[in-house]
Amino acid sequence: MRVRFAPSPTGALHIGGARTALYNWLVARRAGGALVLRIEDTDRDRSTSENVEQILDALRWLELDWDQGPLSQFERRDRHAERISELVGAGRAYRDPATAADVKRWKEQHGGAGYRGTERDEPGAAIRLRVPDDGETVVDDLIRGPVRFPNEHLDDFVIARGDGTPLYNLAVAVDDAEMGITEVIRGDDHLSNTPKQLLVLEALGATPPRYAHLPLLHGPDGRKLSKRHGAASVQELRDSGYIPAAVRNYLALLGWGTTDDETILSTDELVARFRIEQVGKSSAIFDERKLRWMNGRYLRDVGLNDYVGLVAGELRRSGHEDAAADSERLRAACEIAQEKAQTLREVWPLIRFVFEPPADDPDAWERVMGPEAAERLAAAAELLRDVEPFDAPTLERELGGLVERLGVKPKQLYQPIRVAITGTTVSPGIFESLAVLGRGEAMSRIDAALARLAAASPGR
RNA sequence: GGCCCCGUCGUCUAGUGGUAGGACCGGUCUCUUUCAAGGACCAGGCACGGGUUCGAUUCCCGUCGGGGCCA
Repeated sequence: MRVRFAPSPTGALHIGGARTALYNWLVARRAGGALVLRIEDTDRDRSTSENVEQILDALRWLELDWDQGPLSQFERRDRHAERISELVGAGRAYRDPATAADVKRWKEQHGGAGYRGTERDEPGAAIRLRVPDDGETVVDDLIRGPVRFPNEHLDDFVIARGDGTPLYNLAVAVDDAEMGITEVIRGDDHLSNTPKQLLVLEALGATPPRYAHLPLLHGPDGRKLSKRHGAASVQELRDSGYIPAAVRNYLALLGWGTTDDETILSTDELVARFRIEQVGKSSAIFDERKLRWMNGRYLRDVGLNDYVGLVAGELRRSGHEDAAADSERLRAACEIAQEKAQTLREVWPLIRFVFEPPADDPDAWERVMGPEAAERLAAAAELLRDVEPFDAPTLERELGGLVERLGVKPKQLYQPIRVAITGTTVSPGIFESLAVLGRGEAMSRIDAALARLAAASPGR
């Protein structure tokens, strides 16, 4: 089995393309076959190396490797030209100078039937494939079953421009044949191109591959997925703080389901269970909320060492190199934040207080730091000065005792401490947070808060 | 305009000739030092109309709706 993944290099790898890549990969890996990566474009102008590099980046990030490629279709132009002249020589294709307007006029006169031209070897004449008048071309799709296209509706389509440039349907068919591709898995938007490729293959005398056309992906508004819908490309997914394993799991389940009701499936499990024939026929909507949930599940599951690595990578990407390099504190910070973040991007706001002074959040201060807060904070400060050791279990025990002695609700003591040391009302657990800061830093932040409170109400 | 594809909770899906299960989201409760996470429970769906059949979500046709390709 030889599977090919053939993206068009017109930009970043979008999510639909990523899913197609994943399905190709799963099929190849499951069968132990080869995965060929081919860059599909006959026009060099569109195929910039920058675009290709973006696609390769995305595939590497997703950890979808390939066995051969990337091969550029453009580089194979000589082969395409050769096969075109063979087809013309054999009478399977012919030169026809008809313009688009000519074809339109012809079709109007023939009641919507497929265009049939007449051979006229003039300079600049395009080359068209001869399509049979009768019968039908059947795409035996692995997902949809047989899809029938009556030949009478198919045009004698152009396979090469007047200047000899091969066109897409010709180039793809030639490449598939010459590379011995056996499975073609691609988006639904190619379904109506398939009979043309089949016709070329037949004229070439080649055995066609098996085809599977995946339903397209849409945005939450039901329209074609685009940048308007937030993260629409693999790059954006990475920048939003998603991790590859979660993305693979989510994408695999977007358009395909299993008989058992498992949702969290490792990549090995996906390989073991995936059947292209089971992929759904209807288009799916990309809903980032479920991806967020799933990403959170994966994030909570990874070991601390790996988690620290992931967070460090995210911090470097988002311009917090100093924090990323401070490995000891980063590790401690990650330990207390891991349970709370659904994406890597959400980690920094939670652990920022470990690396930087308390945030300035007037709302938080307003809500929590009343006059009673000052008394409780002062009591806490006194206690904290001598607690030994300054670790989470001890702090929990001692502060718990203080809560009882003061006769207040836990949060009436803990929230002021939280605002004092982090500046915000939302943070990781208070005992862990204190322990990570250490006695010295925690005390100086609390003292600073007390001073600020005293300044705000001089009467007391 | 021509050709083609698709239609199960809001979303992703499982499933069957005897009216539907899971996940996300939402709601309630619980846990709780904040926010999350966790646990429990609830709500919510077979697009519509005809057939075939004892019986259709399931099979067939049509309508409507969504989408794609070409022009």
